[in-house]
Amino acid sequence: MSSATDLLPKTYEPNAIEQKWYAEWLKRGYFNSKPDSRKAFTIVIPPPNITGVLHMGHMLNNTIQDVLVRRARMQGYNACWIPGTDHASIATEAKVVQMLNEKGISKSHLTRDAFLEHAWTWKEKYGNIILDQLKKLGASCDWNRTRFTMEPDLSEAVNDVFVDLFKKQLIYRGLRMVNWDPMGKTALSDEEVIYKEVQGQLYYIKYKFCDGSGYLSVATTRPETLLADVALCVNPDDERYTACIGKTVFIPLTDRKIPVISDAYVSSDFGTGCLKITPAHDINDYQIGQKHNLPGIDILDDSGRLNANAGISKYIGKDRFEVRKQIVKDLETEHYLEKTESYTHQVGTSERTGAVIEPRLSQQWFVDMKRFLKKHPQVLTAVMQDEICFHPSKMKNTYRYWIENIKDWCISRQLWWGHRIPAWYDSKGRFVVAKTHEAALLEYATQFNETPDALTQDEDVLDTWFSSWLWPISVFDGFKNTESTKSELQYYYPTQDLVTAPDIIFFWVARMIMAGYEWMGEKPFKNVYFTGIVRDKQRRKMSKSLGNSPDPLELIDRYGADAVRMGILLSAPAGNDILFDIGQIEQGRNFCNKIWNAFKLISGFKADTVITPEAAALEAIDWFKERLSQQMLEIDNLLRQYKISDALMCIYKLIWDDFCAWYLEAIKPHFSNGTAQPLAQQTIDCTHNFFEILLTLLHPWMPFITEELWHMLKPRDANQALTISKWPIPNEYNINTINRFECNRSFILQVRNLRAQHQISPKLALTAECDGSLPLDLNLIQKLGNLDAIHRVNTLSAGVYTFQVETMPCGLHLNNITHNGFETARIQKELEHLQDFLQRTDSKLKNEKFIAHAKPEVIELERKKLEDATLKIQNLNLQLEHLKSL
RNA sequence: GGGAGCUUAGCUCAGCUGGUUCAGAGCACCUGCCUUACAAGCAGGGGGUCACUGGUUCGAACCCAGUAGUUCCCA
Repeated sequence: MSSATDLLPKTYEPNAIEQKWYAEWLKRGYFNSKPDSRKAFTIVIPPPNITGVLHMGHMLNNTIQDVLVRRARMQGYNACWIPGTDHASIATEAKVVQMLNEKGISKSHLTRDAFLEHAWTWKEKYGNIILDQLKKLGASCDWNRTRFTMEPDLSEAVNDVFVDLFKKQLIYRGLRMVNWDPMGKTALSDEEVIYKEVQGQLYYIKYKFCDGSGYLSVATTRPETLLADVALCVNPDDERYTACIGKTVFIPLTDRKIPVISDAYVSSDFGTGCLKITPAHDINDYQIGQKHNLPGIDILDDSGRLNANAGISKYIGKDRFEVRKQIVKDLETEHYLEKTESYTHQVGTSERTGAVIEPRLSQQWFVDMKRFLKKHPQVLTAVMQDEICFHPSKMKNTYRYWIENIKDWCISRQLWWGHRIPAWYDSKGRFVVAKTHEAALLEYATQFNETPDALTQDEDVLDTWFSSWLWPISVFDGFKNTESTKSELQYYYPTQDLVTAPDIIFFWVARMIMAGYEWMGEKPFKNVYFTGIVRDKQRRKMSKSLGNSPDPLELIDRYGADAVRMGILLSAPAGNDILFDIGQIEQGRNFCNKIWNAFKLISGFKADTVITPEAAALEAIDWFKERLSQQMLEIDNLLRQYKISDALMCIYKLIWDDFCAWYLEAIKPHFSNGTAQPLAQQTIDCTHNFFEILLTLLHPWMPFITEELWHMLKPRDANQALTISKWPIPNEYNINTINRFECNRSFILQVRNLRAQHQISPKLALTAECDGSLPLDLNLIQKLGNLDAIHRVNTLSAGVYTFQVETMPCGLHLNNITHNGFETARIQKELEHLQDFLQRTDSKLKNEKFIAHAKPEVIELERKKLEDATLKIQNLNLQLEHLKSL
């Protein structure tokens, strides 16, 4: 072994190497993109929240993006991966409020501007942490293009878009029942409500008739809302209640009277068949209320506490859940509670704060989605017809269902952190929509033909997704319409791939598609790759509260970024959940180590420029050349189908099995007197060449170790790097060479097997025989099987242990070793199988219908099966004969 | 309550329009090895009524129907 090799550590040590190469790549600007004559390959990052820290989901998602981008870059595309962050209204505001509380500052004591100042300070301090973490992963983003959804240019785009949509009558303001988050004190869109199963109680409450003629029993899960009741309602066809319709009842605990009405909406078989109507606090009740001209009584304030409308002073100011307990107790003591049943039902909660959502009637801004989609039918058709390709395609169903049942999008949020809605109100409540205060004054003058006393801006901000949906356009300043932005946009848009988690398909993916068609008249991306959700081994979602999520940076520190990337990708086919297993990261690390050691071996080769390669090496080189081409085609093929983990597995096996276990073993130098013999220069050159191609193929997945070894393999110019090298193009390959090697492999495996069974050391050289006609690389077999000779014969010698390669008999001299019975049992088992197989094939061929219906090539194949099985059976019987004679 | 998907080895998954020589991979497992790159390794090995039931077909893991379990989406 050379001294150079001795200097290399026994295992791969990633940390310093990763830092070195990432810094180098950045320094050389390899990830930066400017429009040029090449074709663009663009990915916009799903902007992580500025509140976020890197978790396993980000790791997965961004590794996939990096693989796609790095490969595209190597294929010669002008690859551009645009990073950035999202301002995340609710999450960030909550975080800042919390931070202020810890300092003893209450949001309610701050002016809007003062609060925003705190928020910006917070953003400057923490907002880029997650992007820095992505660098540790090796993400090849163009960091010069980093954007933030709330920076001035992108905010202006949001403003423009709002004004534009309003003018097009695709945005309206209205009093609607919305999902109210009492903790975040804001409205939410339907998509932000998560339904959770809750084990609750169904309370049966008595409403006494005002005329004293008994009572009606009503079942409810929310007894506190009875204070907001305006009617009871029964199904008109429900004979039990026909007599009650038109009567009045008292609301329990109060002296307020409400009518009993009827409506077909009420189902007779739920609860008692009698429903309490609370229009201010339930969407269905609201609709019935509208229909029957009933008033709505809102008894909750914005934080979910009962207000003065509740009427009973001891409840006022208390939280709804506290009141629920209290009112149940009171109903019970006053004998209004008939019974309670336990009842499992779904309760809406806030995606961000987790608070139980209260339906609440309020003035909000909406995007008219039905109208929007009517204008852009491509939003659905492009996906259904694979103009925008979903991976996996089963996500198309989910998408279609959402589009076909679209609801208007509530876009206003009662928060301060975010894009303030560009609507302006006069003192009478009339409003205009305009980009700035000045524009609003002008607009007001034209619309109302007068000067307003004062024009104040809407207090609310827009839903965060109202800026994210513009992302693939706004990152290129696409709404600015200057010459330079137009040319950028034309070059990079539509983007190539979008990689995202499936849970934001509606929030984000669908809406980006809508925005793309509205403002660009074109789809925003060609492919959408939905990753799985990273779970622990018990299939639980990774979450902070469960504490089951490993810290990705710690993993990178311990195992190296390449190992982590490989580990997380290995079992991550599109759309399948990833069950995180540290064992897979270890597998990634082991693989790095394997490659490292392969390099160690190669780098230790001593060259002899005079000798020609040994025969076994030539045979191995011939084979590996073809095998490499074959697998390169396969990798390209898999990637074309976005089978990113399958492609990785393909390279893994190509390197570990084909290259290390077979090729390197076949060309490896012999030893004499404790020193390795030199190899022919040609063998070394071929090996270097193969290894370099393998590194290149692996680079998108494991960029660091491959870059390092690529440079160690031979001297390179300073401006060369694997990162910017060409993706290798496979040649046509010769399948015969590959099949021939399969015969070699089969021969060797069976020799090794016989050795193992008879406990013969691999060091002891044996003699073998094979049929004269078998196409085999005897030198290679001899080396890898440790055989001193292989004789080609017509008939096997007496006393050899026999085996078959394909249908050809072969034999191995085991000298004086007696057979231990294993053989007979194994052969007999195989015979049984084959005889059974033969019979089935035979009866198939004797079936007239099969002959009549099956394609000729299928019949031909069956004939061949029959023939081969017959031959093999003959050979096996011969083997048995042989064994008997031993 | 409505809809969609899934069910193949101990685990995670491939298996394209039904017919590639008893159904494949990785990991895990078992046996033997510290064999001059690698014990984070090497060599060898075992393991599956393709959820169940019925149907279509010469032929079904694959198509159809039903059943069960499971996951997701929507209300």
